[in-house]
Amino acid sequence: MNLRAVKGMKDILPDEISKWHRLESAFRQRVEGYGFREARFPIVEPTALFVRSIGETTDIVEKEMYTFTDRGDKSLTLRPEGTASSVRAFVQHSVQAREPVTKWYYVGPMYRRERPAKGRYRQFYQAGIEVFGDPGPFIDAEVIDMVVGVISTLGITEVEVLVNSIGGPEARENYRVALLAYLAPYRAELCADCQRRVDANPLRVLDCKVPRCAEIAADAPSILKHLTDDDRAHFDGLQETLTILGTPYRVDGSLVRGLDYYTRTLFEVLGKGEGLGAQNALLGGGRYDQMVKSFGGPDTPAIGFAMGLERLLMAMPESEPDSHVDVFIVAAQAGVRGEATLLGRELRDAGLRVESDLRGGSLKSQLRRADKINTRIAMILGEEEVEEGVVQLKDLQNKTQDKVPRAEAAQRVHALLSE
RNA sequence: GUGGGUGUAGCUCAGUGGUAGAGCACUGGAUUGUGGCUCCGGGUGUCGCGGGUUCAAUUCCCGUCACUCACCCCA
Repeated sequence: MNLRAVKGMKDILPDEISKWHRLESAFRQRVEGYGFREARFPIVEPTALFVRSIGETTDIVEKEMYTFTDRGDKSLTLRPEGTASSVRAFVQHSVQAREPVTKWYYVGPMYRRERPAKGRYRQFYQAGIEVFGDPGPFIDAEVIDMVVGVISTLGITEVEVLVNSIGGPEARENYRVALLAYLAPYRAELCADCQRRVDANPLRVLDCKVPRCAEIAADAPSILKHLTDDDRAHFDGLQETLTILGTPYRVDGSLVRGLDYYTRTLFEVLGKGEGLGAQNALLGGGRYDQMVKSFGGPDTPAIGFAMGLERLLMAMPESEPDSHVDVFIVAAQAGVRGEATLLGRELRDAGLRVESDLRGGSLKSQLRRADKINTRIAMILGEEEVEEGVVQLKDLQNKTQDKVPRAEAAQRVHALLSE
């Protein structure tokens, strides 16, 4: 077999899917509880959308995008994240004109051409939310508290919530100047990447993991000291609200994030459990108050986050094995297979999930099959049962068997399942 | 992009310079229409690909590709 899935892209087979469903429905249920509504955006967008929003000098844009030229001359890109599309759609449809605050969520695949690693794929799934029109800081705290809720619903307990503020444009400019002044004498000691970053985007030096860079960064002036009064009040408000909510968090002044569009609030949730490896950033997000305006929309503050589904999956505890069907129909003789097929339809019409082996085979092998897939109920139909208008209702879990009128079969199963 | 590890049955893996095994899974049976446990039986592989050494390579060497882990980056 030389036709394989493309590097970094994975098939998700039915055996794994229930965990995905559990994750996605927990997310949907939680965020819908806060008034978020789902939106779906194209996977392909104009390349310029990402270059302008994520930032020209970011790694994502510089070397990780799946960009191609459409028939003709348009440069298109497989979306590497969801926020840019959300903002584009928000502006394109003038959503601000119909409601003062917009709360959207999305779930879907994203694409980044990175070297695959544990928990990092080239097609990966994100679930995220965006709030447009609320400047915070209460909404910021509520969003952070909401993600903590999502995560704990999934049974993930070992996490740490990091928050930071990088201020608005004014604070960032002031800070950039101060940071450059601080870094200047160390310039030669920084790693090659950081030497480049100093010119392109000095904030990202703070995020460097190279030991010497990290040492230098540790003593760098904090951006928190350069916040404007408004920025400061915003950040204080966020923290006070988190305290009221009882959401544990830690302020981390080195939290910068790799996307250029953020302003003020930044946050990240780190998984601390075993098995995550280096890909322990479960989710990240922040405020991007300038982006809507820069896309030609009205001046609209916004905040959002995205979580990496594969990583959440790794951090989630294993689920109980359960069956994908409620009833397995067994035909005792080849001659009643037609009747068994009809019985299946009757039960499905009554709302049950029913499977059978229409190829036939011995009674024993059919029951083995029922057991194998963890079905709770086996329903045996043979010549005698057809004649009497009954079925043998076998509870494979409690090892009991009853002869029940066929017309009551579905109702009896429902009763058993809801016990 | 850099470095390491691994490639043998559907899966997890053992093994040998003379073309290969286990467990699981799948499947048949242990008397007439009853699962899980047990017992008996069955099929399955271009031993990743290419080249080299050799009488002979799945086993040794080189290359290559794939997968994987770490760094990096991020979700």
